[in-house]
Amino acid sequence: MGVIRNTKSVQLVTEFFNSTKEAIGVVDLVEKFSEQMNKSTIYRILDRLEDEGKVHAFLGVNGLKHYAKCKDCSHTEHVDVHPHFQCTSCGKVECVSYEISIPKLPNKNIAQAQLLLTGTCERCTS
Amino acid sequence: MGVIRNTKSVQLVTEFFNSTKEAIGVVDLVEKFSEQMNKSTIYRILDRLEDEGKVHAFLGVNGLKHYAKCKDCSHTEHVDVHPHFQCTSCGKVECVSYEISIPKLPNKNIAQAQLLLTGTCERCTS
DNA sequence: TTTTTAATGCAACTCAGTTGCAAAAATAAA
DNA sequence: TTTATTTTTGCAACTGAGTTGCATTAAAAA
Repeated sequence: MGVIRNTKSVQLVTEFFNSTKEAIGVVDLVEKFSEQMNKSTIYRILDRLEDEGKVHAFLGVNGLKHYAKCKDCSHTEHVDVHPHFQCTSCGKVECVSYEISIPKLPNKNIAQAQLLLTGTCERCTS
Repeated sequence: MGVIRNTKSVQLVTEFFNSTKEAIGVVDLVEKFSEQMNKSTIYRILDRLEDEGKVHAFLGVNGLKHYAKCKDCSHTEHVDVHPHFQCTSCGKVECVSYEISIPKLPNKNIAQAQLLLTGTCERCTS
């Protein structure tokens, strides 16, 4: 497993994630960088960044893949235990700093919990 | 909005959901009934049953649509506040009877919470 | 500067889910 | 029951997210 190469495309994507705390859907990212790089390239870069723990992935309400770099990321290995919030009005998606309490289920071994909260964000809640 | 018609296909799908407490992915359901009915028919029947509150829908770990009929269903209007569990070993998916505690977020209005638990089920946890 | 290895672009593909439309089956009306 | 009305179905074609093989290009190592 070689080190991730510092290509122009990798720099662009990395810079983007450093510039925002919000999460972004891959589709939007592909659109955003459509002039700069290929769709496949984005998917592959995101895979690599996730492997490295630089960003973390999760699914939005529609089942679309989203990525974000939050302060939990790059704690050596990212364990995704925080919820995500998606605004049904403006579409904004973000990580929520809140530790999920994982319910104990008899005779089951729960390894992971994914909590997705939907509603209206501060801007859209008038 | 007319009443849902009692066709052969609707009966089959309904009977299936009455026969199990487990959830099932649409893809699996399409496969299961591939001899009896068309893919589109299944998708449309599930839409209707969901509208009627007879079953409820949610997304599995892979983002694939799943349906289940649990005791919460058909309480007039189904509010999906219970978590779902997906076994990473045998693939079984089921509803979990456990009320999610929805975190309050400052200035946000949270309308819904979707919690997906993954791990190993009683049978696969040796 | 050359060699090695990883990353990219592209086009073609997979697979879940959707849609338009004509034909068939339910229900309602007569 | 028979006819008229409305919903449902099958089919085939489509959409859109995500993947893949492969030749070319660009990084990093030698």
